Amino acid sequence: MTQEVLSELDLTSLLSLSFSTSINELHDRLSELGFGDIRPVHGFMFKCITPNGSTGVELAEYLGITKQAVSKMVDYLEKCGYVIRKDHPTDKRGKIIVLTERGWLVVKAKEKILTEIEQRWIEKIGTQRLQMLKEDLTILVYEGNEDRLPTRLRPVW
Amino acid sequence: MTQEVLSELDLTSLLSLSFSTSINELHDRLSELGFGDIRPVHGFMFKCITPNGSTGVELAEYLGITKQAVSKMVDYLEKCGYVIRKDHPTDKRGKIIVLTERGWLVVKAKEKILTEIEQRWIEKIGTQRLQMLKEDLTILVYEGNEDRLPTRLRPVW
DNA sequence: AAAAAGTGGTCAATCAAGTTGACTATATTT
DNA sequence: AAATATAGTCAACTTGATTGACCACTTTTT
Repeated sequence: MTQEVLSELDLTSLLSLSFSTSINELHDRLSELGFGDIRPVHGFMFKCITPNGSTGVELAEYLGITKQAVSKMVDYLEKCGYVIRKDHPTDKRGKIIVLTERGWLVVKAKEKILTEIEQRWIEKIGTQRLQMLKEDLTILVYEGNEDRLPTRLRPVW
Repeated sequence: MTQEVLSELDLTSLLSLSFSTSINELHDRLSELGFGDIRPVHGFMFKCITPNGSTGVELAEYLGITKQAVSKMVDYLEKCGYVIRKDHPTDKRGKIIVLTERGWLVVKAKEKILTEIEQRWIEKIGTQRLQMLKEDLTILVYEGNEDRLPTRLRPVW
């Protein structure tokens, strides 16, 4: 696929390809660091867990999946050593899911890699253009979801 | 989720959200037109099928999935009336998958809706900024995949 | 020309990640 | 105190992918 082909793409396809380009690079590099058992959805989960932990229901709402699915994902992440369930301080029914030390390692690694990717993009298109890109995407996401917040505004792919 | 929250997001999350914003709107509107049985992946499939049809192996390569998975998807789309399998003109092992009349209807509808979405975005950020956005994304996709084309450059989400 | 290796497509079994429904324990409302 | 709602888990099922086996046909090798 050449640049000519790419430039004929509609914006939606371009967004899809640029997202997968960047998420693929992120997870390739996490794999090299020994975090090969982390999948993209876990990144969004960690976003909701940090910095103070999160309940299962909150995660389900944030990710747009059922609490049962969250429960399975937490089983997996707990088995892999990234999170643990703690008793909720005030609600005896609830648990709060918090990062372990290893969990924090992967979050820090993720941030570092994303910053590096963004830095490389700045080298390609310049600080100003990257700033504009981010502003414009923010506007598009905001305007495109205006009337149906918050249920439809989730990281889904 | 407010615009403030959005503006704190890293570029990767922003790309994810803007892609899902636009793909969600596309499929909501296709549903309203009676094409509720079409899912996002089918759009990328149609891209490869048009205009001259495509073999299963080509589709599998393009989409980055196995030929068995393609075969099942084609079963589904054939059942729904969007495509048909024809004998390959020169290779008696092969089939070519082509769009039916209904298949063309959905492709045309998709293009119309994507153009309208893009038009609305022009109203928000202007022709110039949209043009820059597309150019920049094209550069990012191209540069980000330079050394591993074509296997990693696929519409995946 | 015959034999060997490769390719396009499908069938079957399995896996992964989600779903719905049922249930327990605890909280909240009436 | 009783009724209702909520947080989390277990089990069964669905969906969309996978791997492996296979047939029919094509291409390459000998």
